[in-house]
Amino acid sequence: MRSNIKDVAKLADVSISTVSRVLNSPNLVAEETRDKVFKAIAELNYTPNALARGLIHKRTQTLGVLIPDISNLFYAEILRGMEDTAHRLDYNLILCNTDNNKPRLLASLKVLKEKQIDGLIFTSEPIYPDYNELFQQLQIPVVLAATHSLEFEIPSVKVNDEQAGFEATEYLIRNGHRRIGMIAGSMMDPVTAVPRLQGFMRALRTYNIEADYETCVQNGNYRFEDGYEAMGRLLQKSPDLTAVFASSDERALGAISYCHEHGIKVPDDLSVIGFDNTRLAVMCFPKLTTIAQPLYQIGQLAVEKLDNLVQGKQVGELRTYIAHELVERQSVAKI
Amino acid sequence: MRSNIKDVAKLADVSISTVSRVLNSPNLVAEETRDKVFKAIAELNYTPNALARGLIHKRTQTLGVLIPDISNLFYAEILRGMEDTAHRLDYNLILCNTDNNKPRLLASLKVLKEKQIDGLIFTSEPIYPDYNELFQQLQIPVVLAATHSLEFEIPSVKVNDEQAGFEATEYLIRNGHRRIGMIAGSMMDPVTAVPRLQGFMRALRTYNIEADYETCVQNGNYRFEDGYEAMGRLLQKSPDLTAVFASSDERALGAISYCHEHGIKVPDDLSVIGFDNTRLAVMCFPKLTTIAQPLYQIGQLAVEKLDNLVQGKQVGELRTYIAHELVERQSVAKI
DNA sequence: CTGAAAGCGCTTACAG
DNA sequence: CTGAAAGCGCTTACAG
Repeated sequence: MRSNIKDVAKLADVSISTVSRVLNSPNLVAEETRDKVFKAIAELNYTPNALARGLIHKRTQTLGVLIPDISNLFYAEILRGMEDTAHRLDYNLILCNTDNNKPRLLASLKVLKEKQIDGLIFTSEPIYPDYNELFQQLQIPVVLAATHSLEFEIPSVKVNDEQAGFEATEYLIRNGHRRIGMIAGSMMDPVTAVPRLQGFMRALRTYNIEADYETCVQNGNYRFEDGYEAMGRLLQKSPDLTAVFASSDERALGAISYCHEHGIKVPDDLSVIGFDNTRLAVMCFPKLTTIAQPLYQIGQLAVEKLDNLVQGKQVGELRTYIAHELVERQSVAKI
Repeated sequence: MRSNIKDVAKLADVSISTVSRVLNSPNLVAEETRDKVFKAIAELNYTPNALARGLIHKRTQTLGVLIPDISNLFYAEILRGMEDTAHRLDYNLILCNTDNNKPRLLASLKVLKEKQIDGLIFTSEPIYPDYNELFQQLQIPVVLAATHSLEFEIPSVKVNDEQAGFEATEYLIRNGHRRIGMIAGSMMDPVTAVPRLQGFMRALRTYNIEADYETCVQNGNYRFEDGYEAMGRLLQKSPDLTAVFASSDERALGAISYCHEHGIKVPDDLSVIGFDNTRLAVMCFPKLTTIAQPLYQIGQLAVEKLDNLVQGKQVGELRTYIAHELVERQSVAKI
């Protein structure tokens, strides 16, 4: 049997109040008593029960994290930042994969609430009105990571996707490219896919490049395979492209893979720029020029923000837009 | 304020016992009463407090997971299997990165115990005697995932690394290779690195291939960069190699990256076989021939095993060795 | 400096 | 079928 505070009290021949004090404010206890208690604790290998504590303090030092799919490196790197920060700030993380599946999200939210998490981090998905409603019902602080909401007042940490999309495209243009395609995400996703596309289009306009949306943009889901297929469609419609902006590293790798298999040399025949800068970007060939999102930091800031809210402090900026950066490697050629 | 069972009882004009019954054994309650209670619950948006419940039942439906580094795709894919299974079996997972850092491990273990997790999954690292001691002190079931212990009786799920290493090497041999090198892990790791190396050596012996350990094996850590460097050292010592067994996909990609940058064609000039079959293996070029570990399944089985133990059932096999599989892709040439 | 008591939010025999 | 009471393992005023 696991020992409890009573066992310790009995063994040390003091009251449970005293044991509790030794644990929580040892300087209120006489040294002699303290030592007796410490000895008993050690002997019994006693650890306080956080459930009982949590019940009293209405704090669990546990945060919930909702993530679409942890086996995606993008989320894994963000999560690493969250976990390190949580550990530093004395929280634990309960991880729930949502799989972009609403019933599962609802179920997770329910048990997270029951388990009395102090706060919630919601990652990456757009915030629909019913989600906002759910967050309200939780009655605990919520922070958005790698997503945001313009309609609702929810603290968030993310990159400026429109600007990043602009810069990725501009970089291609400055390298001499004029016939540029894009592998975009799903147009159902207003927080990430649409802004990156808008940035792309703005860059084309800014540099007076005419482009036919129908032929130069292909949408794909977020996985490697989708990038592969989108690349195929793109080249079929616009065979004369010299560069492609793939709006995630995985999509970029899919696109490059397509090129490899069809005898198209990257970057000699076709330049590719990615987005995210997951570790994928350096492990592939050619190494990927890409827009770096500070993934670790996004996770870190999200947890720090949530911690402030949990402690009842101000959150600082409501919506934080963290700086991205273009990382030059070998997948884009100057022409 | 969050509502509690008393609020519900008051609003429904019943005792808290009745509210509790409605929640836990509704058929013991008269329909009329039940409806009143349900109405009150809905009106107050009441959710039971799992801390209070856990205190009574001595069960939290929460499992601890210790993982070296979640931003490594290998662990991320295992974790995905764990999380899906946990969700199905009605558990949540508290994730702790250990970072191969002992103080952090100790700290995590301490709070996991305090938070009354029902069981623990320990991933990947070898089990030293002091770790075993710690597990004992936890007084809760522990399952090992992607590692095992031969000295201690701890349930585990992993692949047979020696045999897998043998088969990877044998595959190279059967494809005509005789001058084969290996990029191995650290020889401090008896559970994964050493067996794979042993399998490699056994294959060479079996096929009567003489090899000088000093020149044909290079050790590297588990990351991409280590594979890159190990490849450099390997080719310097044994420039005539026609094939390399890299004992992880990341190491393999590092090795291939070295080749790309030094004008060595894979697989035309040099064949490379990997190990793990993370999603990396298909996203790179050339696509990697590799030993597939069923990562998702390892996570799944580990959680199922742990669930059995938590429920006081038998665990079945103590040490489960799950089947691996060689996946042929494009990084190995027949010569 | 220390202990007895109330209370956190529940569940579960025990009565009725 | 329903309620009062004890108890899960703690903390924290309140007395002394």
